[in-house]
Amino acid sequence: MLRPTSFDVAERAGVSQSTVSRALRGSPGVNAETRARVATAARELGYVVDRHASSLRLKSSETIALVTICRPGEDRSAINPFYFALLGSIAAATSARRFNLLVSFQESSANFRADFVASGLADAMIVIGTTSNRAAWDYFAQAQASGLDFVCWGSPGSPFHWMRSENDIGGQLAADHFIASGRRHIAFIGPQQSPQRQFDERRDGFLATLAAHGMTAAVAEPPAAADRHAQGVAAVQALLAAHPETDAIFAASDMLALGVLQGLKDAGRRIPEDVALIGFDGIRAGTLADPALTTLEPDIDAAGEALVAMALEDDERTRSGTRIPVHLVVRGTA
Amino acid sequence: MLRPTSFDVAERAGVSQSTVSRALRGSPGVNAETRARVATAARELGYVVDRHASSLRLKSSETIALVTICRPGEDRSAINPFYFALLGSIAAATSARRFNLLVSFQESSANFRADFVASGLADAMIVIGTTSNRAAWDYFAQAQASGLDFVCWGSPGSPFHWMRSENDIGGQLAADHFIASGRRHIAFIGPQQSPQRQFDERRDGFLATLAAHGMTAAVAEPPAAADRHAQGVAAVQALLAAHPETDAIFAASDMLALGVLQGLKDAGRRIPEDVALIGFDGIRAGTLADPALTTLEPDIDAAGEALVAMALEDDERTRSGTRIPVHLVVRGTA
DNA sequence: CTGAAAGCGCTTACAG
DNA sequence: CTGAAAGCGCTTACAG
Repeated sequence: MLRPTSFDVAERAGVSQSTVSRALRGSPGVNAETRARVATAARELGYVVDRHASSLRLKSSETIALVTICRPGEDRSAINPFYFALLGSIAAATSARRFNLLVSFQESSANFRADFVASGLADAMIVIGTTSNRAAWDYFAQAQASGLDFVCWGSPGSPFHWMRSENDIGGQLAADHFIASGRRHIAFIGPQQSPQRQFDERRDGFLATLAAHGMTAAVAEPPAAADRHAQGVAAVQALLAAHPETDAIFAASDMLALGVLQGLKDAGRRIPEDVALIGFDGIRAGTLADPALTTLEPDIDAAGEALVAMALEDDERTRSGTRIPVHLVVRGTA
Repeated sequence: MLRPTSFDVAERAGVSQSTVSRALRGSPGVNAETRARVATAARELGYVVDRHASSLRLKSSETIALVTICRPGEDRSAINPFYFALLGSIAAATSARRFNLLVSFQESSANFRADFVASGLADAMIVIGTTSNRAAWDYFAQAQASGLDFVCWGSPGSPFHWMRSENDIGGQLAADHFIASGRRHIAFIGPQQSPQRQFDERRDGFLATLAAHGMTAAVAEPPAAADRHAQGVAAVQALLAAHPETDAIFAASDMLALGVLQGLKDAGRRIPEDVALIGFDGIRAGTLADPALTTLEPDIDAAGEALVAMALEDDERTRSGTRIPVHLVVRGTA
């Protein structure tokens, strides 16, 4: 018998099929001895409940769908590791609830897809990934307009249910750290026109704290480039040309910061002696840099847990505006 | 109406429910006009086929389950990025077939699970991840012994259906590169007792090529440490103590190589002037290192595609022993 | 070319 | 506490 059903278990245990179902689900009001008999029969037959039949009946699949938006044409290994880390923590939060996780990487209309909940495949959907793929976010905005609900990381512009880091506090911590270590020629490098509001928040928290100390900062927009790392390399070149006295840089993300680090070395600056550098995200590659990158690290575990809880609405949290705490991890660059 | 069914579409299109199903599935022998009417009705209602009902009927879920084995207690962001890249390429191969991908990170008996196919949730299962988690691979070996089938990356010891890189060729390319660049005091750093046969294959291809040129290499086993990076740092310290003349190192994986790179810098060696270094895996972090890591890069896209094809047995490939091509990517360290 | 009906394998309200 | 039966929403063999 290739795949035993609950009827097979019933026959072997000498009970009805409905009793098998109740016993295996742990329904109350099943005789302990009957329950044990059923359990034994099920084990002996290698019986596993058919999830399609079960989900069809229960109208719930105990599954979360996670969509990760990529840059068009982007190599899978080039995806920002921050999103992989987030994927991992979402998987952990999902698994803790004994839910399944369906993942989908989407980059163009060739594979845009938002019907996971509509098809019953998932109970809720989470969307993460680059904000730079406008077409993708437009697609999901449209899907939302047609009544589809989901939760996302960041802030791709539309009135999605979102969750973000405490970006302003991160900016503030970066500024405090630079000020305390005596830096005086400070700069911020980050996208200025990005739909990713998180970058603005980091910048604004940073600038506001500097202003409170009577200081200002040069603000540099990275030029267009293949990826954030390349943007960082190019941005710091332009920055040093315009402001050679720069002695501290806060970069809006770690990948950008890693590019900035490379650009600073190329320009012959010593880090952190000549220029201090702080990134944002806490990606693993930062710990491997030389010197290791000082960064603002969001609590990724908390983010995964909160995203899943929010998607499932299984607690009383509001469905939008949740903030994930960040803390400054001081390593070699600042 | 919260979730329209095929009966609702049928009513609106003025046909029977069976015709709706046939029209939407593209079954032959449906009048073109009828088909169009059904399509319109479905669109207007926002109808999406219920995958549970469909899968239950078809006895196929068009889903692949991907299990990634982690180190117990390992932080999600500490997972070797090679496996995330592999996950990404498996997702791409899955999506190209219009299949779904269910992912699961497993680390201890608290969340070991192999019933994805038995429960009907997936049509096939792929297992990747660290070979260092013996308990996990034992669990899957046991599952296989009970008749469960799957395909895995690497070589966790048991007679699984596996796929690996062309490790011997990689080792050979590394040796050729060192010899051609005039290195004479060559070493290999990698686990010697690992169930991961891939490490042995890399070493053996490397040593055999050196031997063919009348050369030998010091072979260093990394000491136990928190992760591969830490192992690399520690291993190179010991190696330099025993063989201070070392001028070239082949490390069994990139994470190990990145640790070796750090250890070499700590020891004051210039790279590549004093010591040349080659890794294996082609992870992104290698490109961010300073100098950028020279490495053997497996064709990850081919690996994802081949794993999915193998899992689905949808081509004539043998179910075991497939090799993925690797090529030498020369960057800064060698 | 289309419809009525059976059946995929469950869960649970209803009877006993 | 347990069983017989309905029904979740599809797909397709069978009739027409």
